[in-house]
Amino acid sequence: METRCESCIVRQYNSLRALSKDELKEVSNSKVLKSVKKGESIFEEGEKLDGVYCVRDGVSKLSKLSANGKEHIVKLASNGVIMGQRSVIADETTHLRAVAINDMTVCFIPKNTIINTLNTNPNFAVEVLRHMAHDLKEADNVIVNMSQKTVKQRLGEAFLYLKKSYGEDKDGFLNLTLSRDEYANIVGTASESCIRIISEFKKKGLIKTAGKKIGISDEKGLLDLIAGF
Amino acid sequence: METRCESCIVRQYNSLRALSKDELKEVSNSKVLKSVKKGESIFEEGEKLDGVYCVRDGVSKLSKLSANGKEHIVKLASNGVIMGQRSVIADETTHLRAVAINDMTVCFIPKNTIINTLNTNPNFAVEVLRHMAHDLKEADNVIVNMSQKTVKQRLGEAFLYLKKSYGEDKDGFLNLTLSRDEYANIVGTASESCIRIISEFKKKGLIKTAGKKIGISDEKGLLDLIAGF
DNA sequence: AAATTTACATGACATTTGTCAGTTTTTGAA
DNA sequence: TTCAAAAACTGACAAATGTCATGTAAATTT
Repeated sequence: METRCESCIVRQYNSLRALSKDELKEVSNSKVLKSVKKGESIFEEGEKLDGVYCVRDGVSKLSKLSANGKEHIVKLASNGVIMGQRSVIADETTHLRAVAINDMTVCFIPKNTIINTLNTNPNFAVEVLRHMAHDLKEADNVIVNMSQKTVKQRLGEAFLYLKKSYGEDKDGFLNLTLSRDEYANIVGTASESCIRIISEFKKKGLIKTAGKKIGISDEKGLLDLIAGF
Repeated sequence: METRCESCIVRQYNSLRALSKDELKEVSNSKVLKSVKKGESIFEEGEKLDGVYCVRDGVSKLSKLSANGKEHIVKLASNGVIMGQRSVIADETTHLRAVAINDMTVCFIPKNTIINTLNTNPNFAVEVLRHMAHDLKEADNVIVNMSQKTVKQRLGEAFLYLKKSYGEDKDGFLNLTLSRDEYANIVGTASESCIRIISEFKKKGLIKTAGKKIGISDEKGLLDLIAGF
């Protein structure tokens, strides 16, 4: 498998694209390719990271455990997303846990490489800033959604988000298959409530299911529901 | 009034402290001091900013309007907080609206000054990154709180947060006085629910009120409530 | 000071969501 | 293939929260 960063297509999606040829070579030399099986954790909440993880393939959920033991999935990371960047930059322990949703390959890039480049290449720093600024905006949007939309609306949005981000297969089912529990942990509800709403959506012809798989049948209808009709 | 950034104490709290003497002088020369009356807006949601606002005095609420017309207060900005940074860096319109909660003085720093410094001084860029990394972590925590804590718990947290951030007067009332409606918009609930919970807290001896003013009477009790007892 | 507006407060009720208890289905290992 | 475990599902009920209606207090204007 080709593992030189210089020829890695994934890099185009993240802040590493601001690196010079030489810097990229350094990253490439210091990185370690790892494969992670579905369900395995890449790092735990509260862990001190020695570097960041660049997702090459597969999808990871970044989640946080609350006091009462419930998991909340804050975001999904796939192709090109760099995980652990926040912790490494702030020099803090992670506040999220990363677990593979399906089989993954990730590149571990040591902390020093990142920090050195940040301190010497303003372009890279600004590029990272832009990404983080975007994430921050997204986070604020999620906060408002959590506070002002119903569980139904949030779940509808989740389906559309998955379709947009990961696409659907030839039969119209979402490429990324999540468990009902994972859906519940994304929209912030109990799995029973989540399951009930899925049944209701199915009855209304908004979605279709086949085992764990979910497909969007009536995108317009879902959009109306999200808008509050 | 002293308006040189070089001698502004507020600067110590934000990323401007990473600037060199010369850079600071440039910021100082390009900035404009503005005073904002309680209730006035500093910028609106969706506006394109020509610069950032550094809060010198007073408190501003940063909020977002949802589709159904409800306001959600995402964060409060006081002493030393730089508002609009995210939008300027990402070169996007603002996603939040900033309104003065009490009389304020803010310094407007033009976009160019910020961008130039970002591109030439990696220390500054990294410092901004650290701040943004911190904000992002906070935002993630809020998301999990919104999804897993009750309105009562969130309101209790809000009171403690205000005490910690802005202190209390000699009679034990919070220095920063918010309306019931503003509290509701922070914790993400209806103002009626908010008022009801305030009454309940008062009955239980957790807090005391005097008109709009609110004071914490039993911090331990509030903490227990937040923890779920 | 009177009038008007705004914020605060409370009751009654509907809706949403969570919890518990149990059944069925699916999945994965032996 | 069979069995055990996990995930999906359903019903019944309780708790949390939102909404509407209405009244009262406080602040602001005239």
